[in-house]
Amino acid sequence: MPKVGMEPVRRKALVDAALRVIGDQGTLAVTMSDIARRAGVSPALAHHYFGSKEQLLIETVRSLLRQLRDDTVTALNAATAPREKLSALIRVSFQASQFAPDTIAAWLAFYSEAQRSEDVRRFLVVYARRLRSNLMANLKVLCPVDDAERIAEGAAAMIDGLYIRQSLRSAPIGIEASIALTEDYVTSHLDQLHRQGRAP
Amino acid sequence: MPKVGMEPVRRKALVDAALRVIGDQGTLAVTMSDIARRAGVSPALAHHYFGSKEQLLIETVRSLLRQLRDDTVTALNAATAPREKLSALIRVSFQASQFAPDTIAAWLAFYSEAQRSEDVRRFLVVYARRLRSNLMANLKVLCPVDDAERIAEGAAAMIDGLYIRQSLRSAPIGIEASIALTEDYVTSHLDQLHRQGRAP
DNA sequence: TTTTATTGATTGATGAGTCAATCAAAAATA
DNA sequence: TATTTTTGATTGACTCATCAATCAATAAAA
Repeated sequence: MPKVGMEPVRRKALVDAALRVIGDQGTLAVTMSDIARRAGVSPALAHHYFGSKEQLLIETVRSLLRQLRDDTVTALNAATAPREKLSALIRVSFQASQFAPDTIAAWLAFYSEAQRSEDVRRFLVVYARRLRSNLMANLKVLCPVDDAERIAEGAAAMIDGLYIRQSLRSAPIGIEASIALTEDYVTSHLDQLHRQGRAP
Repeated sequence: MPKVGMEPVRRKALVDAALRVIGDQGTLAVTMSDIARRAGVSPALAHHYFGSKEQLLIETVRSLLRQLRDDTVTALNAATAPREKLSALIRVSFQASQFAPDTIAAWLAFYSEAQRSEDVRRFLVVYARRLRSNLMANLKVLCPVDDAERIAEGAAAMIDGLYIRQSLRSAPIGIEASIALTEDYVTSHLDQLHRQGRAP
């Protein structure tokens, strides 16, 4: 079986498996064996490629983040006007891939882990900053900066909040409703500023 | 030292210790030893009183929830008009005790745990429902039910979202700003309905 | 023959849960 | 009151299981 060039294949399989297992169990207290089994290889191989569990976990957050960034870039490119870009940002956050129970559970687990691992925390901060700055960039052209800051903060919070609530699988508000709620938030605040003559 | 009547004292001390240790480490992967040490007793004693780690953890969520409920009841009683009660609900959510880093980290850890433990999940669902229903009760008298539902959902999401963002200790928007943001959300949506003639 | 992929077996650490023993207060009895 | 018995509080020592990490061995490719 030893075919050459397996490394990238195995790395990806292991990271994917980690994501799924973490999603399942909702915790980072998963074992290397669990992950390896799901990936269809021996635990020893997981260590061979990643060196340690910590490292494999880091790689897993990173992949989650990369996925989100790629989706974001694509969505942003498809839109032109600032208001459209805002919608695109919202939509991406709730995209099917991000809204899958496994993915949500994994994000949550990492948020919790961030308390302990400075590395994990750094990655999540990057995510938070990126979302915020993307929102800001487009809001800024639609209203004064300080208002933009508030709206960005609020929208980001709402997005995160809808996520966490989704993880409980209660009051199961779906993708479309989540998008509508966030859109509504942005629209109504922008309108309000407009009426007050503080925005174009 | 064996003084009689220690049971309630020890139980409370252990639950408090669990909360603090979980807050510290941001994970439920804490050991009974950690908790017992923080409470100043032997690990064996923790088992003696709670039977298992799971049970101690359950007791800990429960205490968190009880605290929140008591605060809510108090705040709600202090307010009279519906709009005031809404403000009270928002304020309670961000009260110092709830917004303490330890407490936030603990909530997060439990959210993550909910994926695995049906018991923990049940408690968190209770929290989510309670917040929602409290908001609804007061919104209903200020606007049509279906609008009330949307606003309640949005406000609840925003509250949860501000929490989770707080846990990262980045873009650290403080208590007052969090309250203002949520208030703003409610006010502006209520106003909007009012202008449209769909609310008194 | 050297390199890459892969695993079974093993090690060392850690942690949950058990248990028997200890100590002191309270209750019962003389 | 003095003494014995019972009960609650508490722990040290132990067991058993699990898990991350290591390593030597095997097998295929180059």
